[in-house]
Amino acid sequence: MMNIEKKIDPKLNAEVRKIFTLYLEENKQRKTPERFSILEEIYNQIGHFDAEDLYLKMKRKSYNVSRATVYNTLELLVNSDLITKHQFGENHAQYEKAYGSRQHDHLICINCGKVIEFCEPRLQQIKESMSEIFDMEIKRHALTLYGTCKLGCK
Amino acid sequence: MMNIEKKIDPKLNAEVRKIFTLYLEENKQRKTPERFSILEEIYNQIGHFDAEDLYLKMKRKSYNVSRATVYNTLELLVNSDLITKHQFGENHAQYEKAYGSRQHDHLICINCGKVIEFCEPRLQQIKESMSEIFDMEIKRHALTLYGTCKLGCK
DNA sequence: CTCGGTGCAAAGCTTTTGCATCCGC
DNA sequence: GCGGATGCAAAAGCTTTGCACCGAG
Repeated sequence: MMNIEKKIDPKLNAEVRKIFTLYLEENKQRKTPERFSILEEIYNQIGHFDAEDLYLKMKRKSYNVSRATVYNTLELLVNSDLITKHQFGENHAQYEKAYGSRQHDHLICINCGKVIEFCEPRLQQIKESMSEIFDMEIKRHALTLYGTCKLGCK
Repeated sequence: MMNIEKKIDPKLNAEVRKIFTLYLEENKQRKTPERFSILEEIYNQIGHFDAEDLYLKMKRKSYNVSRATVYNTLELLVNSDLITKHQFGENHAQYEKAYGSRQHDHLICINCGKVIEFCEPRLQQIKESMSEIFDMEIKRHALTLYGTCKLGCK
């Protein structure tokens, strides 16, 4: 079985660590070791994950963090724009790294669950139009397309 | 307090009833009175709602349906394209009528929770591009913009 | 008459909370 | 040392399931 873990990238790790540190300081939050282990764990894996995935992975590596801390830290990371949170129509949230990857959206296969990421510059224009029409400042968006692989996908 | 219930529209009711009937027949499902009362209840109200809203509303009107039936019927209605299901970043699903309203997307205020609906023809082009690029048949999409009312909203 | 649908309550799952302890500042 | 953060387990909230009964076909 293929190893889907990315090699640890020390430069990226240092960068996100710095961003998180600044965020915590600006928001008068403590820089606990648990928070940084969670951040590191996230940035050394690829793809989407959920809170339970992450909790179990930390447990397996004997990090001894609790679910409460995982959820708390995920929220901090969302607020510091280091990860994004998705609700792809399931009852539980999925997350993914946000730093160092381009803004993108998702195309999901209804049959096999495959998630494809794509970039779509035209969305920017749509956001600008809506901002103007409704006099709102658009902070972010989520576009998900649902479809089926034409040649089957199982 | 303003009455937000729409007047019952017999023509619309008859149309959706017919669509649902056809769907049930095609899928060899029984045409139970509970399923039709739920459909009617949904089409005689406006705006977004969740399963619990609907369950309580039915109870209040002494329809004597169970949560299980509400959830079961909501799924059938989603599959028959009579309602759409949304996960606006919360942990519980919201639904809305789909028949007789134009395809639209949502703009949500992060502060006050206000939901604005908008139509955006340019999305169609995006869907066509992605369909071509990834060789997938796009069945549906969900676009949600998150922002803040520029003049405040409380 | 059959067997799928229903009501009810209990179970399941993700997420949140309460509380005693711990540790960053 | 103070007060926020943590771990643990219990609770909460939405949704699904098990089971006996009912009723659509």
